[in-house]
Amino acid sequence: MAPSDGNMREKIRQVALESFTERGYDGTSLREIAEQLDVTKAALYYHFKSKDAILLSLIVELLDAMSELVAWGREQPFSPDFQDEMLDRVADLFFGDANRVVRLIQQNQPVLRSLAADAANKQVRDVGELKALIGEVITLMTPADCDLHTRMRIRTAVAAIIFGPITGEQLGDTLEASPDEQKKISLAIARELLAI
Amino acid sequence: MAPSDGNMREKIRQVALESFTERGYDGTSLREIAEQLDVTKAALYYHFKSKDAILLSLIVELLDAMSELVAWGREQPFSPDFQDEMLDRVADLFFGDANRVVRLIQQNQPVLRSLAADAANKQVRDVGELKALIGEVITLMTPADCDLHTRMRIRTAVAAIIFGPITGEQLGDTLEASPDEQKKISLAIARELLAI
DNA sequence: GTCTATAAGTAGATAGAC
DNA sequence: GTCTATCTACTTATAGAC
Repeated sequence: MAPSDGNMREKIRQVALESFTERGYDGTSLREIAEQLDVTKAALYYHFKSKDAILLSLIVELLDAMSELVAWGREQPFSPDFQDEMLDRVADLFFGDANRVVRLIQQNQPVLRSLAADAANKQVRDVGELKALIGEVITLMTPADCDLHTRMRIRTAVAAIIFGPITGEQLGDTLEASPDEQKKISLAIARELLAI
Repeated sequence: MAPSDGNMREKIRQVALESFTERGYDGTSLREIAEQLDVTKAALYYHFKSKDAILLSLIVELLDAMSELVAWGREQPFSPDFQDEMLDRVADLFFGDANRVVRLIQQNQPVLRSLAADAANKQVRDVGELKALIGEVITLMTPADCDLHTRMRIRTAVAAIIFGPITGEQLGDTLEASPDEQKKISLAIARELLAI
């Protein structure tokens, strides 16, 4: 095989993301990934030191974006405008490329749990961190003194944005609407929830 | 080992549900299940003809409950009261035992897809049917002539009920509330969405 | 950077004794 | 109903040639 043009690592990432969400992490063998790229299994090991490392590299991307978002949020004073702006940023993220990673995470939680377990020993980014980051986004969006009902409304609003892009397929209802339309309406509904 | 007391099949189901959601379907070997029950792998094969069959039997339970719900819904005339009643029934189901099966399904979609693929050949219940059933519940709850925004509000409301019991753990926010309280408030929020 | 070859392990499933 | 023993078919991962 001719040497790759230098972005084999990225190609592997993309094929892996596709395969992992399609047939699952466990259900995808490195052989399959290699075949799709017309290389051998062993070649993959040149670019990633293990199968786990491929999965991890996909998730770290989202982890980094969320870390940045939270860092920004921490420096903003709470206000309705802040809620709005935060919601917008979350939507930009999760209606973008990140939604495929969300699917990946949702569909492979057991694997990720075991990955997180030994991440602690290896000084790798903890995959479970994402949950904490989302939790903090919700906390940041929640006013100091508010009742349980209001807090759950905020949670529902954020969930609608984060899981919105993939609930359609999970719920089996058929909405004839472009992704952009869906994003706009999801945001509108989330705001309605915050405004009640 | 002494002969089981006659409900070994059910014991296997329960241990499997626990293990499948904890470590995933692929991540759970029949050996592990057998060990937890203090029997050997081979013994499982007396009760289930394959590993798939165990998984399937767990899901069919929810499938049956949903089929019943849809059958009931089809015979009701549409009205706001019907929406309310349907929401209640969905909540009873998904805040009950079914939520563990939802987790199971959500966390093992790739496996289920391949299971569904050959279900057609074997005259087994199609696992993907669940999506269609939920889709129909949403359709039944949706008035004849209504705009996209309203339809997405209804979808969001139903999603909040179905995924409500498990979004807490997925979103990493910490709500100090009993399951019963959460159910009540989730239903209230879903109704707020329908009432907008 | 990619290859062949193979190690070393584990999985699901079956046969047949008890 | 449960056991022991075994088969077949993978898997991830490594070693070393090119």
